[in-house]
Amino acid sequence: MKLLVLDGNSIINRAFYGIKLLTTKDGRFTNGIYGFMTILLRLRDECNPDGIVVAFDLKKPTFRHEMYSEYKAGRKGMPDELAQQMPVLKELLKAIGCTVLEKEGFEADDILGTLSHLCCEDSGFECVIATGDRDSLQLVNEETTVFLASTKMGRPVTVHYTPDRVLEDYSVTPKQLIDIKALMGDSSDNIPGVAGVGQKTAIDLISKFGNIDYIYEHLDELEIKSGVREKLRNGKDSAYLSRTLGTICCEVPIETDLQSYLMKTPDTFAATSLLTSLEMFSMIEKLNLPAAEMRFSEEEIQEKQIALIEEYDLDSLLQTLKQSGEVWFDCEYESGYIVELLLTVDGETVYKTACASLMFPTFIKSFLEDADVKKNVTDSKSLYAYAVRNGINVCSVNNDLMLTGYVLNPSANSYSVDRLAQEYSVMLQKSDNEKVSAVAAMPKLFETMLAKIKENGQEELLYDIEIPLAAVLADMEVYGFRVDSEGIEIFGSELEEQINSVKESVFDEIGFEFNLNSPKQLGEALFEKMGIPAKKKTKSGYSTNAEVLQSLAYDYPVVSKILEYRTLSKLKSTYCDGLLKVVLHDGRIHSSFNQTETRTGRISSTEPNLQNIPVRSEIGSQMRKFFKAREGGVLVDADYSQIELRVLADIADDPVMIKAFNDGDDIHTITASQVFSMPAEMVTPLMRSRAKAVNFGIVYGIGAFSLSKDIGVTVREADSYIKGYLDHYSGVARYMEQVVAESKESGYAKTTYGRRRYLPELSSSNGNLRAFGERVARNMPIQGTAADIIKLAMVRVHKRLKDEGMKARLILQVHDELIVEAPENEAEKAAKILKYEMENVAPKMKVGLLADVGMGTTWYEAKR
DNA sequence: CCAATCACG
DNA sequence: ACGTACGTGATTGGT
Repeated sequence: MKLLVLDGNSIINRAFYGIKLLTTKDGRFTNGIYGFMTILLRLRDECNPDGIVVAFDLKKPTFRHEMYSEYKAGRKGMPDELAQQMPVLKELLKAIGCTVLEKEGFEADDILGTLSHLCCEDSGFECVIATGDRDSLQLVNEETTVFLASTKMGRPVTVHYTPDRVLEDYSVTPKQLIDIKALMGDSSDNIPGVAGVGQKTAIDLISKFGNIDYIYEHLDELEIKSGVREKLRNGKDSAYLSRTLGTICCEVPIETDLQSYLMKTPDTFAATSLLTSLEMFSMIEKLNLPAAEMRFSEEEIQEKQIALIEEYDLDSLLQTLKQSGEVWFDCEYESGYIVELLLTVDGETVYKTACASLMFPTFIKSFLEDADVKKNVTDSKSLYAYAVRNGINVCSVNNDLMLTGYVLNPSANSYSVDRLAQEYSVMLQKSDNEKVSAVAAMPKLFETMLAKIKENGQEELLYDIEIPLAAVLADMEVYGFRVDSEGIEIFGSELEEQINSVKESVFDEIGFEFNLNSPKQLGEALFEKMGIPAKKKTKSGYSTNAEVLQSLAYDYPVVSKILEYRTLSKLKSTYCDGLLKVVLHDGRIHSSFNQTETRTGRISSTEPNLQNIPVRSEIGSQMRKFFKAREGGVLVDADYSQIELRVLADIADDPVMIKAFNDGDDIHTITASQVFSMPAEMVTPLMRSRAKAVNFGIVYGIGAFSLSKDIGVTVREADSYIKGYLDHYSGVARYMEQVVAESKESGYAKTTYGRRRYLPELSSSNGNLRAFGERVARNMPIQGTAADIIKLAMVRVHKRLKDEGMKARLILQVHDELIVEAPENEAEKAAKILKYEMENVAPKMKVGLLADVGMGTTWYEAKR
């Protein structure tokens, strides 16, 4: 029999500090529990125990202990975020059949010791101790292994300590570790040891003489340096006290019948409910707990049975759909076909077809095109993309589950049916096929989630913005963006030549070769071998980022070359090589636009990311010359001017800023004139650029330090800029305070269109984290409202182009910029439509929106 | 698989 | 005393 015994406090501490703060939607912290369970699962798989015991500290506040715990608290008190997780973890552990042990007046250590002791006495048991505390190594013996978690080079490692391994690492037996500590002490445990004796001396003495009793009995006879002998003599009492303090107590009064520590039958109901409320859905699977329906009572489960129909008459099914008027379904796509289709009209009967679009192309088409059947799907963008590719005109898409989930909470990491079902407590019926259960649950799930949407006042956001946008994005993905592959290839080889020559001259000057792409090797070369003074460090060495290198470039010309190398190789690898890899046979790049990725409401672009094509540098912007309109076509590019600041002026209701925009003033110049208290005519370019940085800073939530770094002035000066700014833009000043207060109150930040982002950070007791939450609370309404606005504009533009029967198509969005590809003869009209729809999409705003439109055959030309 | 870096708004 | 601006994605090296 094997017992796995964990030091609960030690492990949850490691977990807590090792994982970024995770919370549930309503703001309960869960990262300690999550990390603990991950470690527990790994340990369980590794040693396959018959019983798991988790020990926790529970010290009686005696006088001695009070001093002790204060000392520890001063060192690193348990923050509230962790403390509140402890009782939940204990409950969870009990629910899955582990034994939780805690005893007043004893530390977890002592319980580990006692259990290990009991295992030694009972020949039928062995013991594995898991902890992050080296102290426990004294418990290692033939029956007891200690799994010691530690961090090596920033990565978590677990070392398995057997007596041999202890001997190897410390040259002594486990028991002798106690005496070593008695001599050297341990500041973190408040163990004094012998003054002046460190680890080296202590190990030396104990490995030679065995223990402190022997040393003190023969102190004068032993071969010890006289200095050390004196120190030992003076520290005798302290040594013995330290040994007592450092010895783990193995006689904690706990149940001695080891059989009672074997795995109990898990309370699956309690465990799944707990994990569900913690939103740890993956953990339910990892723990092999029966599926989610266990959370519901027997009657509830028995109530309905899903009828699975795999063979049916297509015409009568079509009739059924028509009669019902509404259907919920999910498709699986593979290389352009629907390979599986599952649908239901009532949540009770599921129709399932394999190879759906291959076997029944006409059925699929007429089903999707039937306007009388309202369609509720999991992911409408995929459906639209499939339909567009196959010449199907999908009608009556009523709802989209992923988007509904995203609108309810944009911070979730999955919007799959089962996650949503768990999150919104909708029962999944048992069935052989998980997808069948998922589809059967869709009607009820939609009902639950849509009630929330309504409650939150998010109908407009969902129905007028996100759902229609999915169709637009699908079109954009399918349509793609034409690129000049040959041009990119030539540009790439030119870059390659330059890269090689820059690289050579760098190596020439440094005097040896290394991998110039490796920040680690570069840091060593610059700051160690060449002796350049390092400015900043990262976790794993010297920082070599552009900011640091730029500051060194003047004194060390070779550094400029390295910067040049970085610029060129980034262009080559990410943009030339990267883009060429994703050009399809049609000579176009088909990026994916993710609609449920960002926490602010923006869309993101992947494979490739077309939202970060270079533009700021001269050399980088060349890249945009390879993004072209098709033959006989033009690119029409429209970008919002200062949309985020306009949104800020509007939601902050700041009269000065509103007036500046509505008068058509240059906002950065006006800001400069405000901050520097002078007429706009006297603002110099330097002042304007500083004011611009302040404007950006305000949108991001600002700090004087970062602003000073950004524009290269003292922190004092930066601070006075901010003060001046807020003095003159009083509406903005008010908004910045108010929005934080409101978000704290409600638990979320929101946009004008009702998009929410929950911010549990705001109630954190960690100052840094809370400050982050506050910056997000200030920024999200601005960035998010701007995102909502351009999304709505996209829907309008798309509709206009379609309604007017034009061939022009939206092909790309870059946060405040829209690109349309149009036949030459439609270009002017497309430009007008873009400008009109973008500028008139938010008539309620107190600040007008302005869109600048450009045209050209390449992206480079169109955006100028 | 993560950290560092750098591209964009 | 400490850390220090919002939101993304791709590439590379290194463990």
